[in-house]
Amino acid sequence: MAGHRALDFDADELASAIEEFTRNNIRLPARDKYSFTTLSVLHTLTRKGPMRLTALTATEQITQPAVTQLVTRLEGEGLVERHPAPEDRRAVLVRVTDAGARIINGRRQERVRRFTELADQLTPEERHSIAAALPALTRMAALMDGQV
Amino acid sequence: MAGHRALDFDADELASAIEEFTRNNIRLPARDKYSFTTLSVLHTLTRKGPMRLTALTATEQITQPAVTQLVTRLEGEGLVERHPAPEDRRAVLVRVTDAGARIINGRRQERVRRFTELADQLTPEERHSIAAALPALTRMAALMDGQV
DNA sequence: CGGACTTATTTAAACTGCTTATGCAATTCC
DNA sequence: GGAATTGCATAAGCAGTTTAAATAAGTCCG
Repeated sequence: MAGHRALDFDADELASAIEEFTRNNIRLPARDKYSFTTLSVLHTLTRKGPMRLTALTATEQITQPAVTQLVTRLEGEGLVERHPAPEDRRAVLVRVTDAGARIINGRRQERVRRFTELADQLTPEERHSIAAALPALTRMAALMDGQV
Repeated sequence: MAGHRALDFDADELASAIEEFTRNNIRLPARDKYSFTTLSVLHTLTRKGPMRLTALTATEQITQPAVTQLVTRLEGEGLVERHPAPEDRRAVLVRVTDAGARIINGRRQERVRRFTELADQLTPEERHSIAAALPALTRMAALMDGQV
């Protein structure tokens, strides 16, 4: 039943905290010239390796023609490359270039810097509690991926 | 020095987990017909009460004319109202309507539902660790607000 | 094998929502 | 009381979507 759950876990508060992180995190893209979608695509390609346009359409929240056009733009900026798919001559494999990977890497470092800065403002106990929850949070985030 | 920090706190992993949450959370707006900016404005107004356009411009990551136009759209949909500011006849106070508040509320419930569902897939130990870290996470999220 | 259907991508046209530039009215500052 | 400032609106333009339709390769039978 829901009762015992509520005792040790306040989903509302977690959702609110995550929402707050999201709202603040989302402002980061706005600074550099790259949109959220652009960064998300580069991020996905960096994590998962070369992908077809169709596969990207499934992971990003945009239509397939939008992916085609986005990839065309990114290709023009030298951030991704189109390669023929060996097993299907209709298909295209999109791969991040080194320049594209550098952008994602730079952003990751920026995030780490910001989080470190925040962590410095917490008490040691708070830091420990977050550190202890980190594996669970990471697993939860991964579970969320599959959550339709 | 940074050394002792790294021992009890992996900012990189936290940043990655939060990034995952963000990437998945951001897909929620895409389902309903409201954009991220729209929802962010409604959210802010719900939390902070009636605000001036200028104040909204500061919190959201868009220009002042964009806020004017957004508010005009939202007013047309009955989600916010414009009211004269008593102390300055140039200014406008934007307030969410009940309909606007319902949208934010519905989304919060949806988030809670999703997080509860995820929490159910964790072990009791994992849930406890997150629950224990929740106050620290909430404070961290709040600190992030001020982090320029 | 060959035609019908499906799948992967592109192209084209239209629309949404942002930006910059500008205007105008109310307020503030000597 | 005029000059500068502030708060918002309007206008024009552009970026990045969307839907609709085209092309080309692969699949599936009969």
